[in-house]
Amino acid sequence: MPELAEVETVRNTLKERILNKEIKDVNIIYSKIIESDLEEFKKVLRNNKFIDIKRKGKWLIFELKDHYLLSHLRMEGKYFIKDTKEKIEKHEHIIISFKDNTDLRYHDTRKFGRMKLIKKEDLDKTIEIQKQGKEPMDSTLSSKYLLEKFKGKRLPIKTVLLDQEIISGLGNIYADEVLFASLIHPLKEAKDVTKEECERIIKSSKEIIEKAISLGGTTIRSYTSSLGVTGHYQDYLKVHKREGMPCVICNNPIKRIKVGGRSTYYCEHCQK
DNA sequence: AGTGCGACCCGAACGC
DNA sequence: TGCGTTCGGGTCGCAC
Repeated sequence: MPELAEVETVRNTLKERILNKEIKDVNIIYSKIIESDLEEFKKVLRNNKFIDIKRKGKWLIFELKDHYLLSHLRMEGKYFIKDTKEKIEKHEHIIISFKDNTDLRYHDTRKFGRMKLIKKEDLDKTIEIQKQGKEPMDSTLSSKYLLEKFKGKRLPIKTVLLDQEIISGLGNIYADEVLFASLIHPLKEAKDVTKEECERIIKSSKEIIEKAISLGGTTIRSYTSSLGVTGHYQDYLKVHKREGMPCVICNNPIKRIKVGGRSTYYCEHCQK
């Protein structure tokens, strides 16, 4: 489940492995991942190279000479680096081969991920990028900003935290963890969230995301030619996937409910 | 505009 | 070697 922290880890890892290597060819095995014209996609990538990798929210932005390749991993997208001669595994959908006989392989069990090629000058007007809200570690993320965005919203705060146009990068796991750390009930309507609660949301999202990034970082060394990137932050979860287990604060059992169709874990005693 | 929900996918977990 | 059903996770598109 790549959320912002895992995407950041992927970015850092790939930057060390694929920058400035010339691309020989592209093999598209499952084409629905790619939202651009397939021939154009191959043509642009061939004889090109990745100069840098940036990130906006959960979007990876591979910088080419005159284009950006946008890549969203959705739930299960992963990148592998392998020798070109290695057998193509099930779920490897896009293979980008470099001239040094290594591949960057996009692997996605559920085929939900997306890639899209855009011209550099179009980046700021690309809707997927443009509509990303402020990231947790953005120093301009303020309670004033959140109160403005929450105003009039009757949706549960949990649902609103998943809205990438408000805070960019939180997923279902972190949203639960942030609400627990902030002592806020997931079903509280966004319009009723106070300034003090916004401050707590900001503080805990920063702490949780930063810790998750540092934990993702610790697993980089396991990212070899045959392994994907997996973070270790799941060892530190306090509510998510802990239904029935004791709350780390009060020992009452963690509850699980559905909010906006999503599994949501919380402590009914600590989160009012 | 704000809100709700199915669709997209497929392996794992679950129920019987 | 059990088999059919449900679930999950991020985002989009459509209906109201």
